[in-house]
Amino acid sequence: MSSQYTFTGQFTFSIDSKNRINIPASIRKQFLTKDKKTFVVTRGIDQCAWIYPMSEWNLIQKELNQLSSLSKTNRIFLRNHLRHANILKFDTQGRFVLPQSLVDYTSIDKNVTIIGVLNKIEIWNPKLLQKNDQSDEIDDQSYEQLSERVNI
Amino acid sequence: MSSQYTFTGQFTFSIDSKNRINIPASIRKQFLTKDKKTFVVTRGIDQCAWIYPMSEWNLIQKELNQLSSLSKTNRIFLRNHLRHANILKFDTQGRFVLPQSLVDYTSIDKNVTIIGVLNKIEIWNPKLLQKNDQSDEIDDQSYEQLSERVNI
DNA sequence: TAAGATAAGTGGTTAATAGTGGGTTAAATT
DNA sequence: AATTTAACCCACTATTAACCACTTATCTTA
Repeated sequence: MSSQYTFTGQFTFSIDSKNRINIPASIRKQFLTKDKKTFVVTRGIDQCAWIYPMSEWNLIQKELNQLSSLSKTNRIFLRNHLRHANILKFDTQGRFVLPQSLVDYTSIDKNVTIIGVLNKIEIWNPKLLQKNDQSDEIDDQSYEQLSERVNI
Repeated sequence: MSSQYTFTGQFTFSIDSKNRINIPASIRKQFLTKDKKTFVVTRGIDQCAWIYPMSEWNLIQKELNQLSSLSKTNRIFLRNHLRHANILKFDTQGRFVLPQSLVDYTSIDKNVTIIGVLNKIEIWNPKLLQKNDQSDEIDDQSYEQLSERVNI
């Protein structure tokens, strides 16, 4: 079963003294009723946090469940992937609190940039995102490889 | 029948003078009523303790039953897995006492890090976990192999 | 286009819950 | 019977979650 979400757009909001972050109303409205405001925040592969609606996360978990813990590689992979995953809810104002460990990991201090990326939402420190923009340009060869798989 | 539990997240608590460890409320709440606060603590394969809700442990035992004791590997594996398994309960505050043999095995002294890993909960000495983090990085080849099985 | 109404984003306060420490009683072991 | 061990109870503190209020932005309608 494939993703039911197609988040897009970019927004810059603030994080308050209690680590609360507001999710843009336009993104929040896209959450399906079955996900009843529940979602998972975890470490992104880059220096950002990833948010998955609960049903999306369940798809990922189903795959992880196939891995036996008798394999060392599997154990390490599972541990490091799951330990940073937090199941959260929006408060009545549509905010959530970003766990301290992720505040540290993302180096978020005052402002946050929120990006919709298909089935997930990314949370960035605006400065890091900008730096990433410049240094992590995709080279031509990689674009060639991509073109074989994605038709846009 | 597959797992009914999907623990995630990481928490750092303390162990007291009576070897009592508090399980995070958010994890405790996930225990199904059929498991009536009963669970099994045993040796992890790494230098940590594993906690399974009772019904999960029953599934594992069923699998272990498939292993013939004619194989030496099987005999050793079964012995080490089962001899350190303790059936325990939470106290009224949501804590349990970690058996001395597991305190020794995990080298836990003052603080403990608790990690949710799908169908089990891991109990670590924070320092050992950190060391594990650094030394047991997954190499690229293993990631490649994983990518053939898990799509995330 | 201006004015009012509605919704969105932000900040702080209060109430409830979670984590921790210790003491007392009951049970078990020697 | 004495000592140890485990279960149970109570209390304090810190953290978290629910609640309320205000400002700014957006949308509606005259």
